[in-house]
Amino acid sequence: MTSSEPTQQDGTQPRRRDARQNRERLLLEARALIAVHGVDASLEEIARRADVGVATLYRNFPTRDDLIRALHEIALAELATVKDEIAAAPTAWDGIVVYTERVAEWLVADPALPPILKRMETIDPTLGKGKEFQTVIASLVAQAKGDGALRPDVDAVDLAVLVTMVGSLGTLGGGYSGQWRRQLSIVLDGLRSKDLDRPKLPGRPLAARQYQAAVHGLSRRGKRAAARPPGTGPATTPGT
Amino acid sequence: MTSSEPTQQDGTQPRRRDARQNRERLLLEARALIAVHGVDASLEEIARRADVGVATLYRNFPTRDDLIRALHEIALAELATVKDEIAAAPTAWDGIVVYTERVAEWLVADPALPPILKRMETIDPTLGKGKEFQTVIASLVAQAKGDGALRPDVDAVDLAVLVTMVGSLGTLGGGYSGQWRRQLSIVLDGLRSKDLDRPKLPGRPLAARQYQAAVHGLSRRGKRAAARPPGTGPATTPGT
DNA sequence: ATTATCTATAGATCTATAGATAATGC
DNA sequence: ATTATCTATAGATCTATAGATAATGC
Repeated sequence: MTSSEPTQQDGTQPRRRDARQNRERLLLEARALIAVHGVDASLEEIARRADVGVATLYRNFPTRDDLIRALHEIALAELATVKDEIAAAPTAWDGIVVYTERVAEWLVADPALPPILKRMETIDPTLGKGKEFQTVIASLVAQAKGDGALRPDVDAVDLAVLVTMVGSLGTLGGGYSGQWRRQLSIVLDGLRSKDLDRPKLPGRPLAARQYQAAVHGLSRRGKRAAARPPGTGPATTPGT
Repeated sequence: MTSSEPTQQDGTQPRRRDARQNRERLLLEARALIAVHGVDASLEEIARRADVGVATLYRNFPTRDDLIRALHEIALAELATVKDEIAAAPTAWDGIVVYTERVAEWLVADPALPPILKRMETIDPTLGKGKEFQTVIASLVAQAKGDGALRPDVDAVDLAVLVTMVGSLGTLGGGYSGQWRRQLSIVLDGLRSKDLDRPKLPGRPLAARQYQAAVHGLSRRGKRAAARPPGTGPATTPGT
């Protein structure tokens, strides 16, 4: 910090090719490690896994929160297309289905998201969590009720909570990759007006053996063989 | 480790009064800190909060996993009565309702549980996760289907997954204390045979303002004013 | 007398930065 | 010439234990 400070203009894309690659790798490994250890994951280890000195990490993300923010931004971008898909849905109910499916899928696909989103709320509460999104869903809900497709005693907020719930399945083992659709389908049936027909549940229930296997260790492995201490996150419930 | 080793016989109740109290406080603070930071929570800080030297923690729990195990045991004990309550239910469907409600309540009440349960799976996979529980639920499911109360295309495992899902709401903010019952109720409606009547949803939906408030900071405070870095855990979803 | 606690400390790991060195873009 | 990387390092915090000191139970 002597005098002039070129750095990145807005905190994105560095000018040099190798620098961009390093940044990518840092973000990638950060996501992976946060998925396991939560937002407190060691910055040093993230750098180590990205094959980069710590200082490089700090140059790209002066603060841990800057890193989180960057990850958040990337994740949100992935969600951008959903609005259009909702708009393209033939009925309001279909819009709700698309909304819940896409968002749940998004959450399940990246187990780092729950910790990241949680942290973002305290970093930047003004974010409004997609305020435009909010109004879209609200009108969708109203319309779907009018159509007699959605039960009248629920709310746009209920939908958000339910989706978050389903999305939390991503933090479980590997064998659930397909299961969340089943669970979401059941939830949707709970939301549907009771006189409407239910579609067939997608997938099939896990056999008890598969469940045991899925829940316990046999999940997908990361690309490194290093001993990764088992992580932070949701869990499974007795009675299973 | 010189020669004779009295210590605790089975790893529980120490003989001395102050020692028992210290152990209690350690377990209490461990639970609180794990709820925020996950299983990786600092042992030193747990000891500090319990107003106890680190060595005392290590005496009680030589290994981090010993601590986790102890917390798990305590939590499981709290769940013991559920089996009886299920048995006391007039119908199989009621049994299912009791099962899901009690277990979800148990999970929601203690946000440290998800990390702890997850860790337990890798510590001691032989635990079987309540194998007797499993058979109870399985027969309940069969019976409820026979009664025409439960939809035929679901499974005991589906129930377990759904309950875990609902239970994950506990890791959200403070304003959800009551909300989970609503969400569970919707899930149960999704499970009910479609020609049966739905009960009224419990509680009321959160107004958007309350939602914002609940989701963001205004949760209950711990008893210490110290800066607790915001934690590890589920999160909320855009579109809200 | 026994049981448990506390202080002190070694070694590892972490955050954060300064300063010397290397790689790209123009 | 500019931009970015790496190594080295200071100071904090963490895990784990040894050894001296204090509190209970019988």
